[in-house]
Amino acid sequence: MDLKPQPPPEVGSPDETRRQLLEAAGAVFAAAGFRQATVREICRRAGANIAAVNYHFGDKETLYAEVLRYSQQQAFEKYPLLPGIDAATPAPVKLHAFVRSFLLRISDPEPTAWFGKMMLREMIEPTGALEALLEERIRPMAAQLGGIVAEILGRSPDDERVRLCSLSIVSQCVFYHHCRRVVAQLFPEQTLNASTVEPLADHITRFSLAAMRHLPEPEKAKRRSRRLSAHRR
Amino acid sequence: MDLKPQPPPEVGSPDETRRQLLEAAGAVFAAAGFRQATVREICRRAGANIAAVNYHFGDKETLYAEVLRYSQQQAFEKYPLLPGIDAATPAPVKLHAFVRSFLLRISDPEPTAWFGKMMLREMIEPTGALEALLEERIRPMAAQLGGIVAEILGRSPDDERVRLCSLSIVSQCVFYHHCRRVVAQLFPEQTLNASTVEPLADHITRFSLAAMRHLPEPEKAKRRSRRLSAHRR
DNA sequence: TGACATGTCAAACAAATGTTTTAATTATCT
DNA sequence: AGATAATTAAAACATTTGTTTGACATGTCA
Repeated sequence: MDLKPQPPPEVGSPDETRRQLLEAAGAVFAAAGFRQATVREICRRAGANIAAVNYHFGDKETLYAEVLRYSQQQAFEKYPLLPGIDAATPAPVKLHAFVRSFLLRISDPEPTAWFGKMMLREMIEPTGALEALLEERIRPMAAQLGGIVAEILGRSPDDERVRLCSLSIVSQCVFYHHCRRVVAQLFPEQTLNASTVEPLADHITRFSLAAMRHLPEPEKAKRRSRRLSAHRR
Repeated sequence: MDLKPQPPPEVGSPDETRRQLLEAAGAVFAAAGFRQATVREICRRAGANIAAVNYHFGDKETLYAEVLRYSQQQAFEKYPLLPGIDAATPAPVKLHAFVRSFLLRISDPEPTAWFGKMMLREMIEPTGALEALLEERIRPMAAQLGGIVAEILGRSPDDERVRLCSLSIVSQCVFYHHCRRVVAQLFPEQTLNASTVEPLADHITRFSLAAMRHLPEPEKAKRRSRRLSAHRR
């Protein structure tokens, strides 16, 4: 008897069922979320027995964590943060590439879009699998965007306005994903899909560039109050 | 015997349990969503028997629909679309009031914020109760904002750029709500709460005003392609 | 071939949950 | 007070769902 009972046989065995479970689970978790997804449905789609999940992954939660990691790798492999961009590229072009890649990543058909959908679920119903991925993927992403914005604003990446502008940019990207249903009913033309990705990326980039280039200096609270506020109670 | 058995006694009876259920359900549905919320938990919080929901509302789904409507009324009663603003007010001030009221509406403590939380859930797991509210509340809201944006851009409210800019503005507002957890971990200072509402409203308004005032004319696809894109495959 | 680990399967278990039922209780009206 | 309707309460029902169990099959290696 060998001494590594934990990791399922590394090369020898088929491992086919395990892979099928991972794929099926990706689709089901992305579509239904952790709690509403059922082990039975996952096994059915994988053509496996109901006991397969517990045998291969221990429990539903472990399977979920592995699917999240797997789908994240897939998504960023297909759509890197800055595809085909080098350091010398002008910041506005970098920004456009960032926004475009972001939109493609979350609007792609099935396997690639799993990560975006699971992230969206995690925002509302965190399972604990989020924290690790945040530091591993989202923090570097924020740093990347922060660098671009800092270059455009001519300020330090630590500057608060750099953070605020970065968030304003990301917010426009995730919006078409998070609020897809509302946009689809109110303004069907602006729904995010394969044929609207490019114009939407263009708009978001232009809008944000114009904003950052002409953003007024932050004013003192009192003056701001007089200029923008009508009635502040 | 009178002829209206349907509506529970209009004035006579206590009606206290029903109200308690509505309040408790608001908290539970907002926190857990429709499916994960349990009738038992709602009844427990309301100090009522497990059969109370079915007796007073028929079933869980009807209770949910009533809670959604109730919370929506509460939220917009406390924070109207444009509080204390008349038609003659300059558009930038209107915009600031709109953004500020929006942020307050979704960041308010418990009873008022229920609607925002339930809306967020509806985006991901629609129960069918959303459509009605969309036409009733969200469509007029979009029209209101569209009017302000059209005024700033000097264009028709039907213009596509008016729609896109409106969405860019709303997206920044909902972002701090939808992605609260991520923002809290990455940039704790920018988390939406009572003390950050005002500076966030100021930033979003300034950012969007600068963008709209200096938005370049949309370019032909070819020229745009040359100016912003690096590698388009 | 025979022993052993690995994987699969059908069935069952245990817990959670929306709903129903039936009886008891309370309020309302004559 | 007494009759009638409205409300509450406890228990049970039916379904769903994650997990476990024990039998069976399959492959590997001596």
